[in-house]
Amino acid sequence: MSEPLLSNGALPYLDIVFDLPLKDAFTYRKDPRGEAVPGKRVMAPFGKRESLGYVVGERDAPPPGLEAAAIKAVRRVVDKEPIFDRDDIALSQWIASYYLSGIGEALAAMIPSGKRAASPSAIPGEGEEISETSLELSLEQRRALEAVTAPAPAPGKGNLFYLYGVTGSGKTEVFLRAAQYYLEMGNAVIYLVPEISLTHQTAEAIKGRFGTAAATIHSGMSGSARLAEWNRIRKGEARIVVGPRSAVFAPVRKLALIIIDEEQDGSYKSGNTPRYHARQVAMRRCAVSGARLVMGSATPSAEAWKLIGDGGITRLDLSRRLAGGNTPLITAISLEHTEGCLTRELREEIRTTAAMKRQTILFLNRRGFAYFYHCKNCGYELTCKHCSVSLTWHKAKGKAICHYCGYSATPPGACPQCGSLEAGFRGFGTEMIEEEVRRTFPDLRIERVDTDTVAKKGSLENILNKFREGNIDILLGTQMVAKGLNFPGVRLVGVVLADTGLHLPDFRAAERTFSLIVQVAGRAGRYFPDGKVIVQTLRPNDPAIARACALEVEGFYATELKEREALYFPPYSRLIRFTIRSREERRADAAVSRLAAIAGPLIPKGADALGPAECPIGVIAGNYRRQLILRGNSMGPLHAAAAAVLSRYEKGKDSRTYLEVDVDPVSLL
DNA sequence: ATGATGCACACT
DNA sequence: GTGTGCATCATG
Repeated sequence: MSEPLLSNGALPYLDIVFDLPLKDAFTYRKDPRGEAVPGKRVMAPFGKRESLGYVVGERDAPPPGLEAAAIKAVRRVVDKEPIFDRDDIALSQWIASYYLSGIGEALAAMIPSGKRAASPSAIPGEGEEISETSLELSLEQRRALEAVTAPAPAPGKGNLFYLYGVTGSGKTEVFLRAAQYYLEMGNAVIYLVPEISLTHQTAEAIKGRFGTAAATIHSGMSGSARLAEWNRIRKGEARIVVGPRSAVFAPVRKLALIIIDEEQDGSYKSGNTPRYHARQVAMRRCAVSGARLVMGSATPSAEAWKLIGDGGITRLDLSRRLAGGNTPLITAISLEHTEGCLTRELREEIRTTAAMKRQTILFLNRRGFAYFYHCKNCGYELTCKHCSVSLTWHKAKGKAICHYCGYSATPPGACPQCGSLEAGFRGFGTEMIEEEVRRTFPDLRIERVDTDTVAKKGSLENILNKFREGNIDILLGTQMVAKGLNFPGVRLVGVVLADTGLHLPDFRAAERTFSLIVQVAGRAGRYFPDGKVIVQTLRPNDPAIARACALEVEGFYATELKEREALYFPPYSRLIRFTIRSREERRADAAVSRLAAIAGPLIPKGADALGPAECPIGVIAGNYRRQLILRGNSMGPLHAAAAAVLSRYEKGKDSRTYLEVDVDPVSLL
């Protein structure tokens, strides 16, 4: 970032924060050599033990009410040079106050090592083609590039842009040209991509284009590799950084541009404390530094769409597919009268495609063989012992498995409740489709890709390579095959059941279903004008599905936003969600009641509370879950109320219940 | 988060 | 009287 932190050697005390959910900093005495300065990590005695702390400030006297004698000295200075500068520390303070976390927790999230949840590995292989030669830009692309690189009319004004366009319309090329423009001016660029799938391939392409000026930090890298990249960035050796949400913290200097590809993607929201949204953090960084933010997608989030409509974001259209690609023909087909999971239409198209020596991708967002065990006689359902969700039958393993906690059971032959034999698994998952597809097309080469089949390292890469080389006819899988993959040989994309997720008790269900279909459809017809998409559904008339198949993007957003407004949900309101977790149901109930009682009188004017209630998934892994959602029309007062609720709740809370706070939650399950 | 403290109820 | 469980509190 900008200038390094200056230390005043005359100041004898330090403010230090720890990676803990605490609001305040602690005061320590400097080490004798005075090497502990703001921005460095230190080991300091904290309570009974020594812990890693982050120096965030200096002071000439102990804080009021604290005896100088009670102050301990820093034990050891970890870093030779500061790893955070003033802007980083200011950003961490902003994150802590916005997302209601500790400052130390925010700082910990900003650096590559430390505690970090391992995430699924990146998908190697095909991405948007990024050519190294300079192609001629289309008129729309040139206009977009000019808008993004034009000098701002006023500082801080008009620095948000949205490249709105279908897959294959050349968004990536505009992103790269804009990046190149700022790099040539000696500035730095951050390029964000969704967590899975895109990081690796985009990074490779950008390395090909920008050489050693490019750096990546992604989840597949080892701790030391990440650290090495981090240091290259910090030293200014790398000035374009590609990565998932955490890359928004990349310690670049002279930041001029942040790019967010596939802006609607849910992985931009962190699942751990602090639960930040990379888009929000990017907007903050841009507001502070004067950098520009350019997002892009064919299906913007409802939040972004509204901001575009309100004029807060400048929309730049890329309406045409380049290189002769056509809009694929998308057909919605009712599954209602079909035995099994393949309609006649889909079977015929698969056959036609194979006869043309071309390839098919079948997509279903659901693992396993069948979906749930259900008794036709008494309505009994086989659910997980530890979670309130149905178990999924995995035929290969001979077990019914919980997708939340991994619990498995042998399914009963007859209904355990009424003894009826009219009980069994209904619905279908990828595993069952695989079986049906193999039975229907015994002569075709079929591979399945989901978290069950790619558990072994490298197997995903192998399968995708085989597919690209044309040695697989049908690739069948979950989300993993939906995003970021482009294979020249594909003619047909089949969505086996588009309804999955549509009935979820979440106000974003329609938005996600719509976006998924449009994104999947983008996989077909990318290289050939005769690409086909078949969307199988139980509800062909559902607006989200019908509009996705008709590619009526504007129409979908218009009705969706109207609905959100009527129901007072985001983007027409803001939410802060409190989730209580406990092994014991009565403790969870008691805690959420207490939370609601505290919140009641603090709810600002014009705001309301949803709940207290059981979470839509009431139990996960043996933890009972309850929630309270604060909802209001502006974040300011809501936020102040939430902070007050939190501090009152923390005093005298039950130590065996856990509270999670989620500002701007993306999922309400 | 984590560990220390202090208090309640139980029991050799 | 000492020992376990758990709520409460402070950490500089």
